[in-house]
Amino acid sequence: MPNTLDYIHKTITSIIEVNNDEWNYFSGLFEVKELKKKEILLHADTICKNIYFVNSGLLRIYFTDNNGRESSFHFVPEHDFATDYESFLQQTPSKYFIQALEDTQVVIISNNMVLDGFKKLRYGEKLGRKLTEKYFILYCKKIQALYTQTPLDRYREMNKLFPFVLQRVPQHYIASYLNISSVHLSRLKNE
Amino acid sequence: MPNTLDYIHKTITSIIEVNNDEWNYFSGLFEVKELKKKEILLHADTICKNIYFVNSGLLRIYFTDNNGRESSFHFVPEHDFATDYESFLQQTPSKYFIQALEDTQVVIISNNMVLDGFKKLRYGEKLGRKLTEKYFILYCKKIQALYTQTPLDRYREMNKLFPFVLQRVPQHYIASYLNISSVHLSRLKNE
DNA sequence: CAGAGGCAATAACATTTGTTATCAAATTGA
DNA sequence: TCAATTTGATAACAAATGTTATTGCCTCTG
Repeated sequence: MPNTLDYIHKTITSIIEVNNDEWNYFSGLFEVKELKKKEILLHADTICKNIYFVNSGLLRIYFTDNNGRESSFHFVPEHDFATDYESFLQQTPSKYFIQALEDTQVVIISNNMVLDGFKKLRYGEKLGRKLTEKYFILYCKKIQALYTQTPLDRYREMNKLFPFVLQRVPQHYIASYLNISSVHLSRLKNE
Repeated sequence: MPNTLDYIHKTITSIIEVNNDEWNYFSGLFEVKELKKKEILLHADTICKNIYFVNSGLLRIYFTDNNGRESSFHFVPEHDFATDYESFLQQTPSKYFIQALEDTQVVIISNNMVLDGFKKLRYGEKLGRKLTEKYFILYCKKIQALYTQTPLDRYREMNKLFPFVLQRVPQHYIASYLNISSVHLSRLKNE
């Protein structure tokens, strides 16, 4: 029978090898959380204590500037991980919010589980490294894009990278992700 | 007597503890390289095989877009480390150039030395982690700045963070670091 | 020391992008 | 279902930023 942890198991084992003993130990430790649309999963100025695996739904990671304006940093659809890795790694207050854009079910991987995983999974360190690299590369690409691409370029790129986002996310969030106003995005689309 | 490795020793031991045996082993492995002004230390599309410690002088890390325009990514003055960590970690082709803006002396830390350091230094892993975190945080801040700050804000911030840069770097490099044209930077300064 | 090239300031103009306001359509929630 | 809210498009205008060209100064190099 399909269960709540099928997808996270599938995702993890696509990165590292996990045997039955290992999985049996860890699968008992996961917690599951249901979020209503618009609910906040992580609040800025609090420490990000978990990594979240999205079972279903959609999350948005964003931050606010001094004037309270939001910038969408990342969108996380089902079957992917979400966290503020900077805050999580250092256990320092986060600058980000994580919010559900749809009713969302997440699997919670606590900091303790991660540390435990480094010890008890044969390839735990590798999993950690892979996730870190994934984040690092995400950041690298983002900086490059902001420097070298026009908003229109970034919009097109985003269509390729996250086709799901355009269908499911209000346009002003997409505009803030591209770092332009929603009026401007609307104009760009007419080209 | 002062020698070439004094500063790198000082810098490393400010991050982790290194005893005499450890240092004696590693200090023999460093290589030193002299660069003339404008010389290229790392070329885009090649693999970044080393971490460089700047003994004296000044490096600029930059990349080019499709039209051949340069964006300055980072400036590295004496007594700090320079590398393309993305390329170095994964041993994949770099997107960056590293160039000397002044006559510069660097100490070369090869990939092999780094791997060796992880094993033979008691706190080698910690040193690696700290450097990774430093880069990660640098990237985080850069993204936040690009999203939430105006060019003028970024200029002021940069004055605080890298006071040395403004004195020693041609203004059009600073403009490209701020992601604006040199004409615009010139205008901003008159405020 | 002299010429060449690089650099910064400036002006004039063009383009991009933001802001505000308005309206209609779609969505939501009681 | 219906009112309230959200959303996306559009127009008109304002502000930010880029481009090109010019000038004078400085620096380097032979």
